[in-house]
Amino acid sequence: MKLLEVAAPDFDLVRTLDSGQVFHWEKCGDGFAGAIGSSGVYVEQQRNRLLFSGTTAKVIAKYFSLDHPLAEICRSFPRDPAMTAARDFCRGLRIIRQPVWECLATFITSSMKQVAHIRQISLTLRKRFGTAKMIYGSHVHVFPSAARVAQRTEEELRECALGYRAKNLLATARCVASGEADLNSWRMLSDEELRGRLCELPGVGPKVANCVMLFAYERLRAFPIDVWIERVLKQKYFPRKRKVTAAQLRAFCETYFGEQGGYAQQYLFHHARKGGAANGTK
DNA sequence: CTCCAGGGATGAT
DNA sequence: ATCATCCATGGA
Repeated sequence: MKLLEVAAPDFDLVRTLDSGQVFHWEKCGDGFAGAIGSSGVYVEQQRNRLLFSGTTAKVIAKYFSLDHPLAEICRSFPRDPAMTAARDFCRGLRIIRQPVWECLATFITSSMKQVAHIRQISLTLRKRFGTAKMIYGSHVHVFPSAARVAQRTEEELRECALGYRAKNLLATARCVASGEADLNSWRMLSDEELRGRLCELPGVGPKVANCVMLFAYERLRAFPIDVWIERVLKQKYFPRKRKVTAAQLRAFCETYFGEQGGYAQQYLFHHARKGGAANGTK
């Protein structure tokens, strides 16, 4: 099979796909097999370009946000030791543009789960309910649509190891499938309005809403605070302080990290998770 | 075995 | 507004 190519300067595919923002790409030969929307896709990196099949260069460039001015974004980060170390560690990591529904659904299943298990849940949902596509010699399953998930029962979803999250995923799928929640029309809302709408969905609170805003709605200011980021913030930005409330952390992140706060957050997250050695206790 | 994970909903201060 | 508890499951 012949691969197409697209220029991808200042990009690191492995780092981007391993940073806990997307959960369905599997290593395959020299690259990865996965899906973008309803297309099965294979993609690998060779220096400053991507070789791919299954879709168009335009779709690849948009999905991986190759248009983001990464150097400029990194220059906007605050100058402090923690941020500088994260920036050096995460060179080429980009915040991608995921289809909204699959991003929303996946993060509903992410609550109190490790990345490895979120990936496992995604795989099970796709294998059971998603359409199979043949790509580059192996087959991948695309993420099932909201309508497809909405047809299932809570019991069937629980059989995918979802636990208590099954009820929330099903309820949200039914909201989306019925049109009660029109995810696409929400693109025109302000950040605050969008966050409000997302938080009305079952199983979606501030953290998941911010993830969906950042990874699917291109709101690069959204700053998800999970257990890892909370540790980093308390340790690096509020050392020697006994009580730091959630509200204090939120206020600090909004003002301190600025317009590209979501990128800063993702770099701090990935560095904390994969950086090794510096993972502080408590 | 224990501890913890990219949290949210609910009910009590 | 903040805090406690419960919720399933599996990796480390």
